[in-house]
Amino acid sequence: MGGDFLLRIEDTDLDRSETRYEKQLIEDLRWLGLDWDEGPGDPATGTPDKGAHGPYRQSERLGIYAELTERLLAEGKAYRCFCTQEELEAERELAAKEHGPQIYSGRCRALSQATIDENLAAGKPFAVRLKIEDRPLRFHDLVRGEVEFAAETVSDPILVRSASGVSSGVPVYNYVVTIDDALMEITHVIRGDDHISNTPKQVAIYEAFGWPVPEFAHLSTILGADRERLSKRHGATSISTFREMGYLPEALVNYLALLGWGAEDGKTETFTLKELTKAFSLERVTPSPAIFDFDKLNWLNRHYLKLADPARLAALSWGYFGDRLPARDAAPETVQSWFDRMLAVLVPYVDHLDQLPDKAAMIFGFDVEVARADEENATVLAADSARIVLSELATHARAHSGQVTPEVLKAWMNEIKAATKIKGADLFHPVRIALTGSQSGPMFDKLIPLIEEGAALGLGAIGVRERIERFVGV
RNA sequence: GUCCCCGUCGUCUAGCCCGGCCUAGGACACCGCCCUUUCACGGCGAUAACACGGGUUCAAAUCCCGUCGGGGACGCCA
Repeated sequence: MGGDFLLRIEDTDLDRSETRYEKQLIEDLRWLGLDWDEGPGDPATGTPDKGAHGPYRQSERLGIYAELTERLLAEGKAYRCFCTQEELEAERELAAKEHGPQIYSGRCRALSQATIDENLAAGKPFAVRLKIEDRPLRFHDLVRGEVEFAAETVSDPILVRSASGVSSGVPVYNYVVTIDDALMEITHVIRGDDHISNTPKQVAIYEAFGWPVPEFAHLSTILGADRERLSKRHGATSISTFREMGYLPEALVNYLALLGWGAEDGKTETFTLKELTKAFSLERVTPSPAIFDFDKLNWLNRHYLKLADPARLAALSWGYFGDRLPARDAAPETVQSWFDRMLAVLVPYVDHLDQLPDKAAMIFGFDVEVARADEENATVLAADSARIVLSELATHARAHSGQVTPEVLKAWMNEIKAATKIKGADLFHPVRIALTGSQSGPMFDKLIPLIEEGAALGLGAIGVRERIERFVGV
């Protein structure tokens, strides 16, 4: 797909819009690698808008909306509605009782000029509504085909909120997006399918102004594992949460593209952003809702973790260790290089980067009590063979001085095997638990040097011999 | 309640528009085997789906109708 990408800030809700939301949104888009061709500038730094369709904040476009509303009113395509909240509420209740459609009756449509003037003079607050013409409202949807709503099922939409006095209030979202989409020459309106029922109203607005109706594409909802709409309960809901968890943006983008879309060959699943912009097509988007699957996201993230540049991973990962490590730019070169090698060993064991400190506990942060408390470890340790293996191990460790290399450990284990006839998992598991506190993990010849080096660097890591001593209790 | 959208393996999907090539393809997860003196990674393999009922047709996952199920909208929120 090609085209221009304009960023517009929709901040017509006075109460809900705050600059920090705008900042967050922009930060999220940047992180995902989505860059726009046109968009708002930053008043704080004096950066001007970029593009010829500005301003890009709806709060800065109020004058445009007001002018267009006057035009609609003058042409009789919109009207003032003096109904109060209570009156509208009563209408709705009545409709519900009679099993009819819950739409506005349109009773202010036919107010006489005299009544209108009277109300205006009395300072009665009014909203502006669009007059829905009595003909079917149709639009073309790239993912669903032709969609049609009968006029009698569509309520006269509020365009501008009421306000007391002469000045009209703030226009509503459905109205201003339509205006902005038209004025900004948006050709494709792509959004969630919860907007489908807003669309006929927007089509009516395009028609009232005599503007061409754009293409629509309504994407299906993303559901949680319980088939409910994705929400806080399901874990991560905001882009920044995924970032904080240590997901790579390319993994998220790739996964999201796969939710509701399949490549033309029906097989390819991994795409870079660049490949996606070429391969993606709205026509191939599926209309049915999709359930968000963390397993598959994790698989993709592991895939991109393997491909990622080590220096980039180091920069991304360092922060997860908090005060267990010195600040990265203050850390000695020896520590940085040790960290890099540790990452190379550990990253294949995680789904996302925030799991790293937990995995790194086997290298630094070793704790005998925690290791013993683990239920599965305790089961392994309870076996007679495990006791024998550990006591033999301790004997070797006591007799040894200096650093323990993988070769030394290997020799010990071979001797234990020969002396006790204990082998395989029965031999390996107790040793691994005593050394790392875990039954699984990288090969010893990768792990041991990292442990010994970590201990030598004074990062709170305990060396191999001391681990054995503490564990067996000399 | 009214209107709208949706319904292929547990999950994401290919196929559906242009019926036969579909004894329904791929991926994730699960399970098994191999590799590993452990576990994971990796490699190999297996299980697993056209919501249901009618109709059209020589032939239907594909076209038509109905039923059921799920979701959304019904706001002077976005």
